[in-house]
Amino acid sequence: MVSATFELPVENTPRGVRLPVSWAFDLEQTLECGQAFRWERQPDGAYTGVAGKRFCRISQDETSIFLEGASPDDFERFWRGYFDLDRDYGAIRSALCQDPVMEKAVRHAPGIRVLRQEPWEALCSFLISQNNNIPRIKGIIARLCRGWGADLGGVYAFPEPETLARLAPEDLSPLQAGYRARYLVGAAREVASGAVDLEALKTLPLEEARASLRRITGVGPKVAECALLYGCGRVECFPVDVWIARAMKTLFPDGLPECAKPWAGIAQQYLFHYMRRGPGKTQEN
DNA sequence: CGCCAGGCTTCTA
DNA sequence: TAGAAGCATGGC
Repeated sequence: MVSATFELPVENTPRGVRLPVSWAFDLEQTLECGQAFRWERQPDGAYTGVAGKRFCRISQDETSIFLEGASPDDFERFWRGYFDLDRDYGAIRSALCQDPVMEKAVRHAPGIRVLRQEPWEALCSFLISQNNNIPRIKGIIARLCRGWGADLGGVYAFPEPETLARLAPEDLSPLQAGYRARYLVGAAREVASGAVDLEALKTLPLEEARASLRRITGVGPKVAECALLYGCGRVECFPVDVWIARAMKTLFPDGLPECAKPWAGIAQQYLFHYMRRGPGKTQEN
């Protein structure tokens, strides 16, 4: 087993925090690979968005990634974890590339990182994602934040579970989320009441964590796996959607290679991108 | 217009 | 217990 942690050097400046990018980290690949839905590409190529109740503008050039407006405190308390910067993606990529098919997928977007999002936002995002397309998922989430999230000064936090728990599903009709609205309210009530402890899912044995999430109506195997992977840092979780099902049938009929299993969720992200945007695919979304 | 979308619940045999 | 229908809505 490869060691997959290391110390990332960062440079604090008065205007924000700068990260060297000799390590695998491509902003566009990471923020537009379908794992997070609140980052918007600006005309100059930078990304703006809100995570963890913090607004940030992030840009990348040849040598660095710059988190504009992030204080050293913000960085240490949130962004370092959000971008999973203490995980050695170089080592993980090397491990994945022991399999020639995985190598092809990795090579296609080697700068993807799996974000460590907040569990509640990840759970809601992927409840909304079911039988849905990415542009519409983004729209629904934007309306959800604008309508029920805290005003951070023209941008909006993701709504608290307590806020949504007080609503009736019909109150969410402006979301145009369809049948998913009642899933959101139901999930909010389970979380707000303490029946589902999202923080505990980070350390609970996986099967117990899955079972806990699936108490929530609308959470099946795929959404549970997404909440655990993207929201709880459980990188061994492996969400299977239509694209990954296709990938498994065509690329790995005998199952995922052993070298990918400790980081199945990260492998999954490379495969998801590869299947959607890979060779032979036309542009979509 | 018809098919599909980072699926799940519910109904049916 | 497996398989199919129904689901809200809109992107393409």
